[in-house]
Amino acid sequence: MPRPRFHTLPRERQQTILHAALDEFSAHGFAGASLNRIIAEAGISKGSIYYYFDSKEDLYAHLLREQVEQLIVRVGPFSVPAATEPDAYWSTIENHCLRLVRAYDASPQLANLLRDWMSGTGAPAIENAQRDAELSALPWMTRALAAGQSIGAIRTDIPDALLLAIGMAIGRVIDSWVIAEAPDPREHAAAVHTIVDILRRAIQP
Amino acid sequence: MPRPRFHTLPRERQQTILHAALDEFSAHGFAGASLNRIIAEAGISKGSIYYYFDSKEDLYAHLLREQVEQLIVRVGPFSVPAATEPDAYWSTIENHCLRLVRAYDASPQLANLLRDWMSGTGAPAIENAQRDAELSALPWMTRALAAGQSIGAIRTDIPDALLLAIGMAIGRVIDSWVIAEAPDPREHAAAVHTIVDILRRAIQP
Amino acid sequence: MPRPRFHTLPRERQQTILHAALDEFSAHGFAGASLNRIIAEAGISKGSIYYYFDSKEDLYAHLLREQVEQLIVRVGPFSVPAATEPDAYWSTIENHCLRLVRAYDASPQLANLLRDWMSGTGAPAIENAQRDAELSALPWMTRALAAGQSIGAIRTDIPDALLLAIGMAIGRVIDSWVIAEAPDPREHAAAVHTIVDILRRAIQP
Amino acid sequence: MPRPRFHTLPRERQQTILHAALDEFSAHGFAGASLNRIIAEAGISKGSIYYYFDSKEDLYAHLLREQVEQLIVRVGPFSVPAATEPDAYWSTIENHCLRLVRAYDASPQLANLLRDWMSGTGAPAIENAQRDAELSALPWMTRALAAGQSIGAIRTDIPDALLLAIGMAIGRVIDSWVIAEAPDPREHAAAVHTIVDILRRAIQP
DNA sequence: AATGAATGAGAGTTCATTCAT
DNA sequence: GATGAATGAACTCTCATTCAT
Repeated sequence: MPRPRFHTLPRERQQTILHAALDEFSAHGFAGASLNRIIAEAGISKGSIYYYFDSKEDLYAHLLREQVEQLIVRVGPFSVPAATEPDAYWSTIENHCLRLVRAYDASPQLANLLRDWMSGTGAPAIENAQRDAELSALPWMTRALAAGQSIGAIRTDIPDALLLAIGMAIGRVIDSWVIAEAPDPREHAAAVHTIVDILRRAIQP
Repeated sequence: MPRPRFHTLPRERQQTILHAALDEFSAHGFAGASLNRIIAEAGISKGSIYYYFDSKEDLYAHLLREQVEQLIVRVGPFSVPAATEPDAYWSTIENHCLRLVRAYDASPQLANLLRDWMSGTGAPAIENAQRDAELSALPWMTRALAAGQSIGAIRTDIPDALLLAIGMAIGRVIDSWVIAEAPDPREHAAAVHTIVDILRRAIQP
Repeated sequence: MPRPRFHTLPRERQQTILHAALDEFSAHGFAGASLNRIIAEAGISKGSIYYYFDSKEDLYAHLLREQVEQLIVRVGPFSVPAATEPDAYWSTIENHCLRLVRAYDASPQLANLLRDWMSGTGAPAIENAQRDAELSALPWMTRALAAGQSIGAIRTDIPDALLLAIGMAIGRVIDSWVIAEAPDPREHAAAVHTIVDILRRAIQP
Repeated sequence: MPRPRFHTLPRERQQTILHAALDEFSAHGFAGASLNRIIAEAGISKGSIYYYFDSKEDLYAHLLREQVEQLIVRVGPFSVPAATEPDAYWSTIENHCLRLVRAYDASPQLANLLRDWMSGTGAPAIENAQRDAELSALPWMTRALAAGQSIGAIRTDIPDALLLAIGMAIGRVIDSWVIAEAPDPREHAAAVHTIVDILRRAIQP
């Protein structure tokens, strides 16, 4: 966790630092990243980064949390559609996925960061950070899942954890495949539609 | 590629080295791995590892290739069942997935290694190694996919690349979820059955 | 070029480091020199030398430049004597050569360094450093040459480059032979006189 | 000194090895040269080089001696011209210098090797080799010098050692300047003539 | 006579971290 | 509050050399 001092910085300064860190961590992964390069790009002193963060790991953990939060904000809150029937539900899901794709498309670094994070090969000390970030993303998915089940859009005969895992896996397919195979943003909608339809077949009752 | 000398070593010695490398790379990823630790664990000298391999990257690449190959061998060759109808096909797939799970279960390091491999955040220098390993794994999946389509077990209206991506994503769910949630090997079969059924719903015609 | 930090060090510390580097480079040449030995003799840490200089090459280049500059300072600025006739000119030259001899005599390492520098068998990477140092020494010689020609003390019918080459060659004879054959400083003057007279015969009109 | 075994090799094999060594030593100097690269280029085994030579230094020393000998052979024996007057003498000298230039021109590596050798920054252990090589070149020059003096072509009022030093210095000018500034072999003769004339002025009575 | 496997020492370089100012 | 000088450990990699075969 960053020391409280960090949050008292002008927001601009914070962003400069986090942006440099995002660039570096997403490009080289946690282990391959260099604090030296981060501070060089951010234009701050060696001492400063240690004045704001306990360690490299701490910086990474904070960056991760912050990026996941931002992503969730960008994707928007999940709201059960007024129409309480499956078609409308899946339409909402599709909409969220499309926003997700656009967020990833706008910041490939974020996608890299998350992929590195999920590889799980980091120092044991950052696992806590990883779990934290994961937990902050889960509630949103959990709520979406419960809503889908309550209106009969999603099957209820298999464990939630499995449904979530599948949801996240397909989510990763969305960001990797859609962006790789349909780089033109105008094709995003169609590609997402296809994949969400697949997801729907997979986990509808 | 390892120098030919490596292959002339007693098989035991080769295994000792590769085992040490697998431990290290799977625990820390490519960037975080330390050659010093590898040679210490393998009980060989600093010069030796460079006598067998050109570089850290070379060692990693060879390890990756070798592990993927072994995995494929362990999972077994894909053969279209005599009965050429979907149920038999999916049964075969399920069978392969179960073997996959058991292979992963037997060597969690392998799972870590492959996850690091797929995170893709490594130095640009190891991308060749990654691509190579990927290519050695793809044919197997491609053949399985084509067979499924030819007997009407898999839909043909969406691109192969997408089907493969989904197949691999579900595959990852199998190794992460099954092992996490059903650590008792006796439950593996049931869990795999559930997930393969989900996969079937997702991509059958 | 050394990082600016180096120049903010106490002059004494700078000298300690450069002295150690001079010892090492002059004794073993660029390729044979060991940074480990340099830092050991200078009594600084391994990290420090890289905090001050970009690389071994950078340290060598800076040392070379600095030594050449110091040498030029010690030899003194070249000034055309008031009396604009050859005898006075050659007398001035002789005077400079004598100072050169004394500088070399005071620091044999400098002579070694310069000899290694001129051998030019270094890695292609240090050629820039060598060229730089050369350029910083040339203007002095060029000015001296032009002055000699303008008052008729030096022939003008052969290319300047050749005259300079001969001048430098004789210069090297001065430092190697005078020091080797006339180690007693009191004999320096006579020896230099002899050699400058030879040089005069060689390149006067 | 190479072990006697080396000389029992087929001359061709000897040449292959020495040629590879010449390439490497002339390109990187003694300290920077790599035995590994030498044996790789020569296509011999690691053990062989140590079967023929005691050490890296031993190989270097032998190469040096051999090259100097070859050079002297190529330049040809010094013979006092029948006509015993200065013009004929200097003409002979000029002729030898021209042959020297051509030898250097034919093998720039030789020039590099000798320059590295003369830099004197090698390990103390190779100094003996250096001295040996120097001694094997000296007799030739000494004889030439004595001949010149006996017929009044060279002054006798300064020490022989100094005359020799100047001769060698001018010799170096010949190989460095002539080759650098007059790369066209057809210009060699004129350039050499100019420089030998300068030498003549410098050391004739 | 000849090989090449094997090695430890050491190379240059980068690292995350500390701490006096 | 913020800096940047300083460091030692660790890094990947190359070296000349030895020796069993």
